[in-house]
Amino acid sequence: MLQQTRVESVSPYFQRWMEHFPTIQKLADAPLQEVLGVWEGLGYYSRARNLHLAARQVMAQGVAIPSTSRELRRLPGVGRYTAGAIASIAFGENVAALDGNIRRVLARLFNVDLPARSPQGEARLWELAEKYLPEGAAGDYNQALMDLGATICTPRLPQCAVCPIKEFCQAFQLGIQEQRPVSLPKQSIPHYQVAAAVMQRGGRYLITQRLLKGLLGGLWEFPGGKQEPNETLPECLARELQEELGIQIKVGEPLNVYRHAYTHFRVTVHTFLCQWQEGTPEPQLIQVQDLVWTEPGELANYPMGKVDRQIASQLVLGIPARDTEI
DNA sequence: CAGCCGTGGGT
DNA sequence: TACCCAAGGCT
Repeated sequence: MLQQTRVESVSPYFQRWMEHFPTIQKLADAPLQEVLGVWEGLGYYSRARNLHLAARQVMAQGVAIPSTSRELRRLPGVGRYTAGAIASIAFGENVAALDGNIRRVLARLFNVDLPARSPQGEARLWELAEKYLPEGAAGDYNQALMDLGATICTPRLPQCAVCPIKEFCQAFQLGIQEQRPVSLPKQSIPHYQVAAAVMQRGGRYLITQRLLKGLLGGLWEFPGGKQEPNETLPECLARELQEELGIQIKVGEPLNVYRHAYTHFRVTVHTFLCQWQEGTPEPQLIQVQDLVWTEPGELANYPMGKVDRQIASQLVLGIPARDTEI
């Protein structure tokens, strides 16, 4: 949960997670749907799918959590950092754990001028993270550097005046602490116009499950997709539902518009009230994992990303129920 | 290996 | 408002 996510964000999710899945066995036995539901809102949903798989792998292999960094790394979702953190903190192994905080602390302490996220920069920082590991106290050392980075050696406005190791900090001595770590040149992110269908049929609404890989994998959504050049939003919606579900629809009145920023792009989502055309083929699983016509009161049972949860919540509050007369 | 993969809070 | 980036891993 803590991968790329702050402790303050994780904390309530962790509490709830441990109530739902108090043992590895319970997690391994749970359906993916429930796992994603408890994870909903935390983002990077492959972490939930991988943790679920890891629990099943542990139960299949002998019921015990691996206790060495080498064995931990064989679990899906556990890379060099996570394996090092667990092995050093929980099992006392003398191994490094380079996270965003330690990366920043070491880049300043040793004035690393290679971009921290470049392959060369990563290699240098891992080397530094291993070089001063105190035998028998690697866990405390790793945690101390993480906490220093989280509280004092912050990305902006680091509190160098109260830093316990400022006399050893090369960047501070040179007065360039805010220019370390060096970051890679940023790339501009695209902005897409997206259309999503609120398909109404006899008091129920159509939601579809995304394929298990990729963005929001395994989560449910109101079907639709990105607008293409020289295409209106209603045309986009009709095309997308034909492609994904093989259905012909009537696009009705526009509903709400939502804006959202993902890691690598932004979207403006335009929702439309839609109808399935009587007498035409039923929805099929063409480019979706699954589909269901659900009542508004049951939407909460289907894990969704933020935008689709907002759309669903709006439905629960109520939109005009006039499907049978159109 | 460079590009993907969410969301929230801080500035 | 817009941008940064966080207890990274996978393909």
